[in-house]
Amino acid sequence: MGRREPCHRNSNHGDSTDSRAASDNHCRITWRDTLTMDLSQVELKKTVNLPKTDFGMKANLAQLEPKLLEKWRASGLYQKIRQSSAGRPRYVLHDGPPYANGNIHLGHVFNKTLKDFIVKSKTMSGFDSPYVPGWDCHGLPIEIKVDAELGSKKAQMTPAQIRKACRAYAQKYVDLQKKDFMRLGVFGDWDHPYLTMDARYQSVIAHAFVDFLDQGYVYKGLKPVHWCMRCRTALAEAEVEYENHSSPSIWVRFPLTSDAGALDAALAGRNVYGLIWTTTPWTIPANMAIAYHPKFEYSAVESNGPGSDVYLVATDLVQATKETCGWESSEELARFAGRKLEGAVFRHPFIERDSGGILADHVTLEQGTGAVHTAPGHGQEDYVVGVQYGLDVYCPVDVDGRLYHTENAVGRLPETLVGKTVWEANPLVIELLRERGALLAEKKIDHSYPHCWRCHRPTIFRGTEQWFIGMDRNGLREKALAAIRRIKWMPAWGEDRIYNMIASRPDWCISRQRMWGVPIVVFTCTGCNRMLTEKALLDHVVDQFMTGTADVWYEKTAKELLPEGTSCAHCNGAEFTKEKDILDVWFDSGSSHLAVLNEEFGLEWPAELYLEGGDQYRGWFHSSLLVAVGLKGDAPYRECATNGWTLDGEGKAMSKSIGNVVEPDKIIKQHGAELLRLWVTSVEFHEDVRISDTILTRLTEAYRKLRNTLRYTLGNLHDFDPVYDMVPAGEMLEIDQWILTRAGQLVERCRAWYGEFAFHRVYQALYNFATTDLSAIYFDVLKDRLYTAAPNARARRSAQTAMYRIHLALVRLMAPLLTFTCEEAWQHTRRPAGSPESVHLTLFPDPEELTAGLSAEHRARAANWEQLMELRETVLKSLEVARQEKFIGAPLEARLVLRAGSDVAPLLHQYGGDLAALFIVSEVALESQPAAGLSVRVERAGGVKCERCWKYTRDTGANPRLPTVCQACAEAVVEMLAGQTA
RNA sequence: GCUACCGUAGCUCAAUGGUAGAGCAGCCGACCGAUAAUCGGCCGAUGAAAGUUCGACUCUUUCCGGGAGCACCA
Repeated sequence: MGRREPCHRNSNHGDSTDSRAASDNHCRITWRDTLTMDLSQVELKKTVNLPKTDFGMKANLAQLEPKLLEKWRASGLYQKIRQSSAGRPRYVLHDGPPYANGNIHLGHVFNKTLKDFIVKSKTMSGFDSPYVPGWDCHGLPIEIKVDAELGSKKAQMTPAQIRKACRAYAQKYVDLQKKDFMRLGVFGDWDHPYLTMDARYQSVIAHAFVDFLDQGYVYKGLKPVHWCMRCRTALAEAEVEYENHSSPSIWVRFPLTSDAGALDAALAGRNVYGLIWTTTPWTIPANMAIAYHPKFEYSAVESNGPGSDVYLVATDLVQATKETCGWESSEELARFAGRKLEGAVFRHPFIERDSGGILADHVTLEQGTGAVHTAPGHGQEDYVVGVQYGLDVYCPVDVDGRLYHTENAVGRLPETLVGKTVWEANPLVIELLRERGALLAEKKIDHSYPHCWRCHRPTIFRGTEQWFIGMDRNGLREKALAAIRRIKWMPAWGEDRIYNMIASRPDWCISRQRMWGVPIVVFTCTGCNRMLTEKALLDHVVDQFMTGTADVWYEKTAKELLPEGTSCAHCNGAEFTKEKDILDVWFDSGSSHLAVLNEEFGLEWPAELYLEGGDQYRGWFHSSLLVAVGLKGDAPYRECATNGWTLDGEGKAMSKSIGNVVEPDKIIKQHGAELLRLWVTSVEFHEDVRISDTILTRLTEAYRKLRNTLRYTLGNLHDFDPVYDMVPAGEMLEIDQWILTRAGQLVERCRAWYGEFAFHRVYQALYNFATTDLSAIYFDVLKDRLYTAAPNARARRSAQTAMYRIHLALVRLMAPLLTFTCEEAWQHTRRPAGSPESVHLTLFPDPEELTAGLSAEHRARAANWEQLMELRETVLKSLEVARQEKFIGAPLEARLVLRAGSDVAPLLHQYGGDLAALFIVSEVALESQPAAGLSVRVERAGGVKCERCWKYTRDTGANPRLPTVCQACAEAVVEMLAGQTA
């Protein structure tokens, strides 16, 4: 490393700040001048090497970020990252598709930013980590919105036209959301995202269904749904509005036909009845069971004195029932837990059918008798418990809400009811019950009841045919549970959560009576009413989706869709009808691993990681798992992580009605996306997280600190060229070696935390390092050396070398988090030759980069400095006392006299020469007289204050040509002036 | 109602069952060569109550508060 010519050599390291201006001030002075000139005329202030950089203190992120985004786009940065990562080990985070409806909210920001942290940190850890974003485009919410937009026009439109309108609507929001996601600085293949409505994706979905069907998972069954008999349609939960409604409520008795003595000896030989209460008399014909709560207590009571009829009523409701039914007495003959009634047999009051005693947890004691009339064809809970007990989903009500004789019914519907609507049937049923002596009481009741959102008529629950995937077919449930055990869940409780869900969930109802989605590809033979389910035929149809989208199902006839000459295997008929239902949207998004983790996207199955909000245990994690286990035999992800909910500052959920919604757009406009990223960085993301003005203010300050840290290193490196100025680590000052070992530890810890996705720990560590290790200690101590030593002095170059290493490490270590700021800093950094144009093309620093060149002995000496730092705290406290007493102002006004015990005295003596600098005082004296621990005496510094370095020295004025300056400064100034012309 | 989750200082985070630590904020001060910066000092907490234990932020139970999913109002 030779002598150089700072004035004339140009930097060839990119567009980094130059730098030479501070020196330029002196370029006009010649060497000859320094020998003769009156040095007292030199402006001393200009001989101080202050930091200098174009990297602004103010970020102006709102303006800067769009510029960087455009630069990245124009330079094809994402593609460059792909190229430079090619061949490295793969790490694929598969994106869960947000729903293409509405603007993005903070929850989206949270999730997408976390994904970006993972992808970027994996990339910088040496993985090839592509990111293909996607959107969920089908489904009811979009269809409803489009319905509303179309209004009355919809009636004249074909299904294919309506679907086109839905597609346009979804595309609009895909584009909108895409813009917002990109604005966050999330890197990904935004030009080629996956959409569930893509022709190719739709064909994957339909093929997946056909495969499920072909492998025997799928069956058609009955399930009660909300039904509007005026609109003659099933309604989704979102299409139901609850309004007040007046219903007849009735108390009905069912004679016990099984052995009463088995319940309790006291009941042997008595006339015992089950007693139910209902507000829907028309469902009595469909009664299949009476449900009791297993844990409630039930009483068998005599209603009218000794020897009269006995009723089984929940003990807590005996009194109320007695009053309602007008009983004269309620003598309790026996009392037992509800679980004893399981298996009891009752007789339907007017149909030739038994009604069994069953147990159900949904039974309550709020109203009625504690015994619930159970009609699986007419109620959700009745259905669920009915499935458990193997009850028929009996629904003798047609699409118009009229009762009719169904096939294979047990017991015959009374003819008086047949053909009547359920509302007409209510009084008739009541009359029938009264005739049979089964009606004990009747009362009007006003309650909230589901109504159709369109016609506002009351709806009913009606058992309808739906398509299901059987959880216990082919061992689907068992295989899914086994797969769950093999996945790494983060946090760990996720495993139990989804395990319990899968273990207890009912069969998957995959059909929807809707238009905007992927059709269930099945045909029915009009001749014999049998279904056409042959895989080869259905595949032929689905293949047409690949080019024409699933719209072809609606645009073509069955004949056009099916291969020519297709005929029914049973009746040889050639006429078929198309299935009308579409698939559940969860089946669509649950198939994303099939549609995306393939050659088309350059990805492999399965993914390494899924990361979504906790709601997705019931959603995408769940459906993806079932589709994958069903068709591929294993889970589509090896690891599964959850992020929490975003709440307001009080920990309350955000809602429009409360008005506590925090809009990401507003924050971005005000503070920049970087601040949102920093917020995501700062919190423990597995838990619910808060955001508020207080939090944003804190983060703004933290951001400034981190930014200023980079600014300060850049500013002090303005005249440092690593090629010429680097000091070998082994020759550096010990405190410089110390900070490098600290930085090395920081890098090591942060990299481990990145590996665990513990971004908040990275943040805390970085922030603490910046505030404490650097700003409060190292930089503060360094100022004297950096500012007052001659620019090329060995001690100053030593400090700059440490700063340079640290700067290069920090800017890369933070790049996944502060994506914009680090890129900006990278452009201002005098980078090593051959380093990439973008910080996002670099790898994380290695701890060894910080400490390279330090021997074990050097590192051991760094430990001495840890001790010295502890002593420094004690010293600072003493200085503070002196300051409070107005004895000193600036610490340089002080002279310290230290006395120490035998534990630290050797250390103090060893580093005696470094202590004044470390404590930033003018002089430190050590007294040999021992003291307990460390005793600090603060005195006024002796000597005269040097105008340049502000230290009090005894040699100030020693150089007559520079009378206001200490000897060291005088030498530095002369060297500087001389250096300009060498 | 059911299932799992969360609760440490004003804020964000730490603490193998073993003395509850940071940073920021706040308050007081210093500096005026990182200046819409920088430095120092001080103040401050385990949601509540029982229990297990020599010892509990940590384990158990109950309660309170918060959020999530599911189900439901016959």
